[in-house]
Amino acid sequence: MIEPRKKQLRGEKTREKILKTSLKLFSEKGYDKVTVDEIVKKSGTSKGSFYQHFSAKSDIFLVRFIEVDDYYREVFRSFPVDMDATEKLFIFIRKLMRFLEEEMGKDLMKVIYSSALDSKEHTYFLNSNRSLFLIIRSLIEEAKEQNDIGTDQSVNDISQLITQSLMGIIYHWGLNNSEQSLESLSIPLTKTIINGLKTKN
Amino acid sequence: MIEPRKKQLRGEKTREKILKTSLKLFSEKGYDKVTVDEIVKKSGTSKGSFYQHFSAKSDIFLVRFIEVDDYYREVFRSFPVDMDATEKLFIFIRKLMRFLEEEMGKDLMKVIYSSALDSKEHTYFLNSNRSLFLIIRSLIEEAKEQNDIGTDQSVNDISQLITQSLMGIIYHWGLNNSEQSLESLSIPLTKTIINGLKTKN
DNA sequence: CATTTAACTAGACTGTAGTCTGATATTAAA
DNA sequence: TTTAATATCAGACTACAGTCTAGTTAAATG
Repeated sequence: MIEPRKKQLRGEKTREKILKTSLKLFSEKGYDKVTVDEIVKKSGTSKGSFYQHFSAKSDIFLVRFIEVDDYYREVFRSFPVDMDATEKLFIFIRKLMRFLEEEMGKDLMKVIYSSALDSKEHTYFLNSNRSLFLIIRSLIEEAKEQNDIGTDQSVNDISQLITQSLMGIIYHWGLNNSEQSLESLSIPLTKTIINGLKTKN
Repeated sequence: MIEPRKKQLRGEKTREKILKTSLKLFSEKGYDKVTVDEIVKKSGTSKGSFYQHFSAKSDIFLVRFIEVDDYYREVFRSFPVDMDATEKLFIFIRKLMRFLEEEMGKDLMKVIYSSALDSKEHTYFLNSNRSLFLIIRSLIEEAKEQNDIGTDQSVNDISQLITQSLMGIIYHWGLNNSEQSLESLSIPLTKTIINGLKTKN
């Protein structure tokens, strides 16, 4: 029988308070204008609690990144069975890009991309990449079965090359101040790659 | 007549001392194990001097990044006139990757890529990207003239897509702890893209 | 019940990048 | 020559992320 774990519940509650306050403040003032001291003050908690629940300031964003995983799977499931694998791939990437821009935002993506390079900790981002990799992998396998891919490159190489591209598109977008959408920025490269996979080289 | 500017000369000298000491320490202990205090102590200068000459700790690395520009141009000049533009592009990228790994190193590249996302200051990196973009652009123009590119995408789009890819390859390499060389990691994507550019889509 | 264990919290403290103020030395201007 | 302007430098100081220690309260054990 499950007892109501009061202590755990209280912890969950402060965690939520911190999370909510952080996200609110970040969106109001931008990530690096907000200090951890401000967060704990405004949320009525403390540094101790903050670092009990999150291992770094940037971790707050990582938590939001879980949603990305869910979204991957959702898009993946939504494809009609008879669609070409390469078309699926193309659409998958476009949707992903739109999602990242609209639901996550550039500020968040920049923080994640930057902090991922600094620490070895960022499990969600790395995990997320792993599941992204897996989805791409299965699409590539499917495309190979359909003979939609003429290259003799291995499934692994192809999946990796696509992962690299996605990171490049996002990184490049984060760096530049142009107003172009991430989705539109992603199209030329995606097209070229898919085109390049179709024929022998 | 050029007077010997004593003051300027002195400044140049401390700048060099700081630069040399920093680079030495970074290579000995790794970037983030070295503090600015240690640098100024070991180089017999001061915080004031450090920030007089560099606007951030990571700026030290940015300075080394100038060499990359020189290298671009050198490789670019070294191509025989009768070589295919797409082949030039392929070789250019491989050489660049080898250079970045061997002469710059992963630690430096990670710091540059990470800090570029944080500040708006990083002129060298951005400039470097601009000149990289220009070189790629001219290679693409050349390839179009030689009818080596069958796509109807614009020169700009193509150059951008290649820039994105290069960043993606480097970022991905910086993130992963595999021992694979940057050069070998770059080959599948580069091949696929060039292949994709050759035929209509 | 009594005692031990452990999750949770508070906030003082540490480490370090970057700023500020003022001193000194050099060049330019009057 | 005197004075003003400016580049360079020193190091105290600030800001802020993250750590540490101790205290509290809930749960597990006997």
